Amino acid sequence: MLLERYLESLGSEAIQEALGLDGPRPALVRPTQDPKFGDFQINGAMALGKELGRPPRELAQPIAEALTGVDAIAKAEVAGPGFVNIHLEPAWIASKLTEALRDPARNGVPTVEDVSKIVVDFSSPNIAKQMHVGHLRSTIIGDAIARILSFMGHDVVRDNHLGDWGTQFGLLIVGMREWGDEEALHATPVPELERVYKLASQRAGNDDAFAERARAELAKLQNGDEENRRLWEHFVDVSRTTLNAVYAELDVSFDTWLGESAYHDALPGVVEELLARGIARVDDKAVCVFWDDIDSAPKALRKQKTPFIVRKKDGAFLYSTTDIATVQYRKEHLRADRALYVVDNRQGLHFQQLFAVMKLLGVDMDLEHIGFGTVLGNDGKPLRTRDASGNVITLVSLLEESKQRARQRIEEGIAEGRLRVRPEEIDEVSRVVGIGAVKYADLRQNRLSDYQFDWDKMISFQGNAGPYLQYAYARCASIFAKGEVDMDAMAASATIRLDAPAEQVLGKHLLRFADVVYQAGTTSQPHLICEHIYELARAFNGFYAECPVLDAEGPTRESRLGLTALSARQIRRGLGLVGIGVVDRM
RNA sequence: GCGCCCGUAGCUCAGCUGGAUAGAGCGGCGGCCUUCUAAGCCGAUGGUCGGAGGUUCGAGUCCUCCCGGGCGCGCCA
Repeated sequence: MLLERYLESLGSEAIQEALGLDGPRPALVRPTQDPKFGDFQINGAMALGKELGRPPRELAQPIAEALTGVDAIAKAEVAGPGFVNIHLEPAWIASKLTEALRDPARNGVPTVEDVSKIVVDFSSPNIAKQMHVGHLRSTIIGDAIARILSFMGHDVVRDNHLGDWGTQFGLLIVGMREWGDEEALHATPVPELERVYKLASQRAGNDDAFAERARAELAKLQNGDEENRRLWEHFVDVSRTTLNAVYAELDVSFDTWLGESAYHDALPGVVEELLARGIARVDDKAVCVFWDDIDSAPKALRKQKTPFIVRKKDGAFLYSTTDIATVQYRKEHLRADRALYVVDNRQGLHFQQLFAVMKLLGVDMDLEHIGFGTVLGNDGKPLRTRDASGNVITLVSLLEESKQRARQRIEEGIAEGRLRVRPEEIDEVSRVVGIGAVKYADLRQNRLSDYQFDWDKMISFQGNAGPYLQYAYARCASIFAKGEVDMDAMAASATIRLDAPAEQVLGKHLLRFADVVYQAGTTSQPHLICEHIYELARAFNGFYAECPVLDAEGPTRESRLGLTALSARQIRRGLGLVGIGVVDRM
């Protein structure tokens, strides 16, 4: 259940009733910061103090009294300047947890009342280039958001908007003729394409004739030249094979792969429409939207005077043009209500402009730029794709390194008799732990902040890191294995009670899950789920240290098994919502 | 020049959109493995929230200015 929403409605009713108001007022329910103030506090009385011209404490008193009879609330008392502190009734919490335990499909998380069709546009790498650490964020943040929204019950379309149609293909076609190595293209296609691209773009920089040839080849490709088309298709093909391997490793999938090329035919129409409707005009032979021309344009855009160019003076289209066509497609063909663009913060201006244009075009869709910070190096400057020794930090090599480090730790642990991994499971556990560590290091941070890339931190196995959470899960699973108790059967019948302090702490964390999922989903902030699961794992580890499960007896044993099962499922589900897996033994 | 973002413990970061005595991890210090996995648990230490004003019952959070850093700004994506 959505706890805060429930308490908010209780509080709001209590305020209206207790104070004899004509309508409901927000109760402003917030979790308390310190357990001595109870579990939640109602701040609404202080806000009302001014409106009603009465001392907040005086208003808080009847509110607290109105709440004291409610099942969920053990005690409601006035404190400080006018807080109403709510202590939840442990028996009530326990009954809610028991309900969640009986609900393996949803873990007590309700589905949304109004379902939206939401396109999540994420990852979107350029074809013919290797993915590097910079691509990690969009890919895993977008994946996590898509997972969360789906779980909430929304109709989600995961779209990989590949960069498969830009100027780089002119360079690649010319470059392959000049320096291409058939054998290398067959054996290691993407690195070969990258090598050739680099040569070609360098050459184009100081050889105008060469650059001109590249432009001509691009034009031929875009006009349907058969040979160039075949070459391009080959580039796309080998790139997708390589990309798929990375996505498989990351357990990321897409519903559609509608790259820029998919919208090529729509681009002239986009420009025509913008011109016909007077939104864009020609300037120096290029077609641009000038914000100064448009009274209804956002103030910030008008002030900034940066035009939105949709056709270059040479007649070529840009990604701005493609993006407009893409929104139109999503609206008309996909019937989407929303689109989320999981793209680096640095493209903020582009999206601000794009969204403003779509509004001028009258496209009724909720468009959001889900920005994220830049990946920085240890020097605090944007990370270059090469490390100090000149090697490319590809995503594949990052993931490999992490898996290897995980394996090393596991082997040490086995040798020291600490870990329980069976020899035949080492590969799988290394994979789940290694990949999970990388994902967690990224996802646990607020996506908006810049990201300082640090091998040791990213592949950390201690403290607030991926393995900590997976370890807590393995402990849960291990209890059931050792006690030879079937988790699902136990979950279907156990009744949870909260007696010991550590049980109550754990129980209160478990109760918050649905709220956290909803908050993460509505604000597109996967780190909220990471934070919650971390705190849950801590609470579980505390419980684990304090409360014997298998050695307990009767209803206590059953209840503790129930708490363990619910913890296990919530950790597994929560990690699953951000794309991280678990293992039973580690 | 114009526009966006950031500055919180030695380091890396949270801080639920204005609530009470600002929280974690790492590092350092001190404890805990004859009891379900020590990748764990417990404790102590660590802060003028960049600075100065302001708004109000109440500010890390909102406003103004200043200092310091990052990013984006006409034909790349």
